[in-house]
Amino acid sequence: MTERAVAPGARADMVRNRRLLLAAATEAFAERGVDVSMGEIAQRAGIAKGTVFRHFPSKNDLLAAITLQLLDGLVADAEGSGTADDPVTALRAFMTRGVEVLVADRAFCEVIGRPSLQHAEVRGAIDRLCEAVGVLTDRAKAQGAVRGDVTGTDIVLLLGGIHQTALPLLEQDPQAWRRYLALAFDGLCNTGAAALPHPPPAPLREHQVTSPGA
Amino acid sequence: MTERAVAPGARADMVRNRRLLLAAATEAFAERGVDVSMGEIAQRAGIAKGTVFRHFPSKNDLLAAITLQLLDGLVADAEGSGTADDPVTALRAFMTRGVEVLVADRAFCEVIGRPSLQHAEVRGAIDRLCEAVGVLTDRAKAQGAVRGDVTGTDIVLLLGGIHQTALPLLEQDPQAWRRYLALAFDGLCNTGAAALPHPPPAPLREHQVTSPGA
Amino acid sequence: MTERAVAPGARADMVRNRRLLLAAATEAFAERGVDVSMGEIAQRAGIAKGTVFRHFPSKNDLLAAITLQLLDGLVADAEGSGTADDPVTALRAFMTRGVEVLVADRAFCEVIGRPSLQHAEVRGAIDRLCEAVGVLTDRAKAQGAVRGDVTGTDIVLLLGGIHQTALPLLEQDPQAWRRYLALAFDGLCNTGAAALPHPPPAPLREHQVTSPGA
Amino acid sequence: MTERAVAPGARADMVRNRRLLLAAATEAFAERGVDVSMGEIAQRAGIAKGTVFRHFPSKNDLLAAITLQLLDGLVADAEGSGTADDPVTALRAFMTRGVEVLVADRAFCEVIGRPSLQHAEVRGAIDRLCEAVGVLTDRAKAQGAVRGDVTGTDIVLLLGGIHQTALPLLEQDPQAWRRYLALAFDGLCNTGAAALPHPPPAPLREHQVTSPGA
DNA sequence: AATGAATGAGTATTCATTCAT
DNA sequence: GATGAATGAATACTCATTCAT
Repeated sequence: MTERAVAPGARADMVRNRRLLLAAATEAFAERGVDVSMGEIAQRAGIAKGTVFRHFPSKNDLLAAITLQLLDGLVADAEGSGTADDPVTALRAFMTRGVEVLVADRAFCEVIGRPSLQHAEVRGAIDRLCEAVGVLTDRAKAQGAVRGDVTGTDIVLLLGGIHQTALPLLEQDPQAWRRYLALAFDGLCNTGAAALPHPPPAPLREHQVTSPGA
Repeated sequence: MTERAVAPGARADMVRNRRLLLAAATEAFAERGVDVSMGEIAQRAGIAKGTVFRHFPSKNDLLAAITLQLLDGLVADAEGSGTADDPVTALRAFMTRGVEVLVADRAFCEVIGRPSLQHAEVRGAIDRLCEAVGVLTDRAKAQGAVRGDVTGTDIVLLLGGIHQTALPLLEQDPQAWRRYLALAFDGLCNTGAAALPHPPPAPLREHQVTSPGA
Repeated sequence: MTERAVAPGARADMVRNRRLLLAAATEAFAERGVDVSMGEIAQRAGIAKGTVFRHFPSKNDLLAAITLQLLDGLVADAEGSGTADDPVTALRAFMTRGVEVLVADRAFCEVIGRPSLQHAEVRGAIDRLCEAVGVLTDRAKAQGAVRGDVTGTDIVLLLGGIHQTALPLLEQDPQAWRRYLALAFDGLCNTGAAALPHPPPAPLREHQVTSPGA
Repeated sequence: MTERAVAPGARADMVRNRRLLLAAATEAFAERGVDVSMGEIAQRAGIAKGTVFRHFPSKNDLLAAITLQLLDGLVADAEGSGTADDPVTALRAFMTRGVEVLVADRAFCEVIGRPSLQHAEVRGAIDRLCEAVGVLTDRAKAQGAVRGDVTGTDIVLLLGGIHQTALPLLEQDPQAWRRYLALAFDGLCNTGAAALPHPPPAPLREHQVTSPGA
């Protein structure tokens, strides 16, 4: 109510610009990675360079906002999948959606891979994602359909790995990731295999020397 | 023999410079990725910037040369492993070595992931690698230890994927890739799983719209 | 009275805003010099940037207004000092007050030193100041306590010079200007010295090629 | 010999460019202060922007180099003046030369006044200057021609003050500083005046809270 | 063949000022 | 009249690449 009554003009334009900006940035970063210049993003959005910096005071802030968008979407997906009937189907559906998102976004992996680009917010969102996925995973494990020694963090990390596996094929076969998702999933479901030779990952943090405990 | 055939004076210097340059560039790219500047590489090599450009007319050429080096090393590994006794052990050993190499080299994945950075030569080397690994794979498949629907190209692509999976953990747990290698390997060995839902990749090519069929 | 004559609603707000703005700008310019941004001044004043520009159409106008404020204060000081008993004491007191003001205000000297920043109004105020100080000076000269060949303009200029002398010491010794004020004053009182080798300054004007004569 | 024999070409061009650059920068900074852009300096010098940064990796470095040039010149002047017969004449000559240099250079005072612009080298040169001038001053004091409570640092600071005093007159009367130099000098020579009310300055340092000792 | 100086397009970011609401 | 979003020119600095010596 307050918002609809007050300042429908300037506010509306700003919201529109912000939307244009986020759309342009999302697209540009997705297509060409974190190295697109702020200038080009402004051009794509059809707004002035200064306006970009008014909305996001630094390039990292813009990157963080877009990365957060994606991560939050995935968190919602993971939490939404939780209510589905079959845990294994739910997990598979989430992973499918997750890789789909990554495949469409070059910058995402770059941000995830470079701690220097990360905001605390981004790391927080990653933690939330790992937790939400952990719930999904635990349910599938409880059913005995997924090996017992994988964690939510493993699954989240695998999304990036699956994407990377198919990346060199992206142009010649944009759906190739489905092959590697299936392969990875078969690894997860290989309940007869020996225990994994390396301990599960601690929560993803920027600088953490050793993961205590066995 | 090759070296003794040409003038020993100036040529010897050039060969030495090339060696210094390649060593410095390999190290620099490995540590900090494709964004290291040519200037820093020249400095690390102890030669002048102009000399770098005499040996490699562009940064991409230098990157290609180094990538080739790595790829050729992997080809040799793959071919060498071929003579080992147990095919599955040989395959696993090759993959271990392969991921090890990637983990130690930030630039490698960046180059593989960006078609714009690739030379025809690089793609050639990738093809050779895929073939050599194909031999390894076929032998393991023949033994029934590895599922029948994976190819050498799959294996090569998986190396990058496994590396990427562990990348966000690199600082806090540099050996984490071993976990994901094991997981991927268990997927490969899951001979009871359903057939993969997507056809095997065609040879890796830069711009190839779609491989019809299937 | 002046304020009550006009519409009390919107106008009152404007007057209040102007007061806030001038206070904030005075403080900001004093602390950090002419390079503070209009944005920061608006923030400090708690008003919008657009409002700042409504009151002062350019940064130079704002600077001029503030400089005027200061100059008018000094004029009042000079005129007030005129009624004190001892002319020499009065002159010294005025100079002390003048340097004190400058020391507390980084922007003031910057404006005085850059003709490009000056408005006609500012120059007018400077002229008035020089005149008022001229009266003080003449009285001291009449007493024979101050050498006969200095003018009010000389005194005004000396304020800036004394400030500048102590400026490099500002952090380590904020009162150092007192030393140089005393030294300068001793020069003024050195009635036994030879006549100054250069004629007294004409009124300060922005672009005035040369004053012929001498 | 070594220099004349080796590389007379490239070196010569570089030296020429450096000379052009320093000349352009000196002139530009002198005329318009520290706010001239590196781009304009490059243009004035007739060289590319990148070349400016090759010679001086940052604007502060360039400013420091130019400031050092000036300071070293003054140190040489001060030391050269030491051999003149009459100490008072020598001191006056040095001060005349000093103010002359400052009058011709707007940036100099800005650099001296803003510790943030100063390199350690610059502060070192200032110290050397104060020392050299201290020798001159002591000789004049020994003769009884200059009051006993002024130091070399005082004299150096006065140069900036005298310049600032005359600065508003610069356009209409470029020689006005001679008037204020004479006035200041008469203050220095006023051996009959009371002792200065504030202790002499400690060596000029960036952050130094109190000057110990009485 | 080696050098390293010169080039100039490109980058993120700031800021006075304008203008739609 | 107040707001604050949009603008776009400007700034310091970087870097792959070229070229004179």
